[in-house]
Amino acid sequence: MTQDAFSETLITTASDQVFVDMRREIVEGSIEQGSKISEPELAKRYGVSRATLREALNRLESCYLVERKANVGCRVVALTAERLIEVYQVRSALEGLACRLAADNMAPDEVQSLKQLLNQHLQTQRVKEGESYYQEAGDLDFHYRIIKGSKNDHLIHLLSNGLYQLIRMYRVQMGMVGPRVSKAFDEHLAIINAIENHDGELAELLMKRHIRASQANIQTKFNLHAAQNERAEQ
Amino acid sequence: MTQDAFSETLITTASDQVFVDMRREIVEGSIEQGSKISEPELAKRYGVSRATLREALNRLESCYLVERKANVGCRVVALTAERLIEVYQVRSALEGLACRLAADNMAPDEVQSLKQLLNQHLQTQRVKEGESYYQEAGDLDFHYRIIKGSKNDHLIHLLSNGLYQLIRMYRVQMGMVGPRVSKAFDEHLAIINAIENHDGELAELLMKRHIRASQANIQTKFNLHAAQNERAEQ
DNA sequence: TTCTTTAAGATTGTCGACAATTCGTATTGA
DNA sequence: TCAATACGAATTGTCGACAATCTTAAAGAA
Repeated sequence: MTQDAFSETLITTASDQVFVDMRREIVEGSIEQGSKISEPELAKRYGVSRATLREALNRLESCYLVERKANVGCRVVALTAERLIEVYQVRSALEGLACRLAADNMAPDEVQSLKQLLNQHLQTQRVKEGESYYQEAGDLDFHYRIIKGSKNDHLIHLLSNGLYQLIRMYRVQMGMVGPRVSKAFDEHLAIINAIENHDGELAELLMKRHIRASQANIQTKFNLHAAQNERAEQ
Repeated sequence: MTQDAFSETLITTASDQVFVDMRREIVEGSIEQGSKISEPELAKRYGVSRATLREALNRLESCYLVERKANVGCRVVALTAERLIEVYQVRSALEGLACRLAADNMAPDEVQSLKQLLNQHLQTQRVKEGESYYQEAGDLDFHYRIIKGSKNDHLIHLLSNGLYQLIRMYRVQMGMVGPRVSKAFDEHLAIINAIENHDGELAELLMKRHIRASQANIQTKFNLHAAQNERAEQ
């Protein structure tokens, strides 16, 4: 029994393993967005029976990475502009809430530890300029810690097991290593300060604004991406 | 192929049917909250194989009505005071968002139809005082229409396939037929007016307040319920 | 007695095969 | 040439049986 990094999923059964593996492949694009999933084919590829694979597919559906139709089958979600907007509207509302709750419920040592993490990120970034570490894993870590700081288990589950994989999928496949790094750092700092001051209202507002900026950033990349694809199709 | 009333679930397969049936039994309390679910027993009861039942269990887990542990099994969620608070915090944020979006995106005829529905409810309620129709199905219908009015498919799915069954479970099992009917009606009216005026900010605020009042109401019943159970155990 | 160990029973996880449905193709008719 | 239909291949849904794991309870040691 081992543990998965991104959602703290305990891996005990074979279907757990297939679930985590497929999730990574979908998020990273090894399994192409919008593509049809053949149960017999994938079962053979992962070396498990169809029952086990179907169990994994069910859980991928729960976190919005695949869509099923009865008697027709499964396909990977398509990354559309509309869906991006929808998901970010929901994310903004939920993480805003998480931030407000965290201002009340986060333990002092959790806050200190998060501030420390931010400093660490800043230095790492200054030393190895251009590395994408902060932007990808670091940003996720920051958000994840605040989400956990809300102490609302339902909310935590909704975000980390539900929305975040889809958000990661957009970020990874759009190649998010943009120039928003230092700006995002300042925003993160302001948010953690508001939380430290137990100013939930401000923390919520700042987080919503931060997420809106992030959305705009991804949307730009998305349009660029879409334009490239159009050109490629001609 | 038929259709389910509460979440517009298309019922095509056997597991669909089991899912909808079990969901109703759990929400209504026929299958007791917190109880362990035996796969062989329930499979026999519904006249399906374990594979079919497990498919249904997976989907019940997706809407938070059962919880699974690997190699241990499934139990129905326990209705605790803590969970009630958590769920309502999330509900407030999400339906607040839905309301704000609905102020922009709801079609004029949808708004008119909803106003008409409200009037109809008012009259039904006045004529048959004491009937619980409005409180249960009517209230749900009102909220559901606004959620759909947001035109955000992800949000719609999150609420109607995810949270609402759990909320219904609390309401039904706490016996929500209280005296909040006429007050809720006024609040509903204010909300739909704000939506009609495209005042998303106000609509969001009013909805959040409305949900907070509803939460307080349920919480009161819950404590009453808990006190009764304590007395019964002595 | 209390704690640990062990074995039996029951439950869940996984598998391969069969049944039901859908999809692509070819054939037929206008 | 096009539309509709019917057939066959492939895919999904469902089943019953076996393997792996957990739980319970009894037996033994401290």
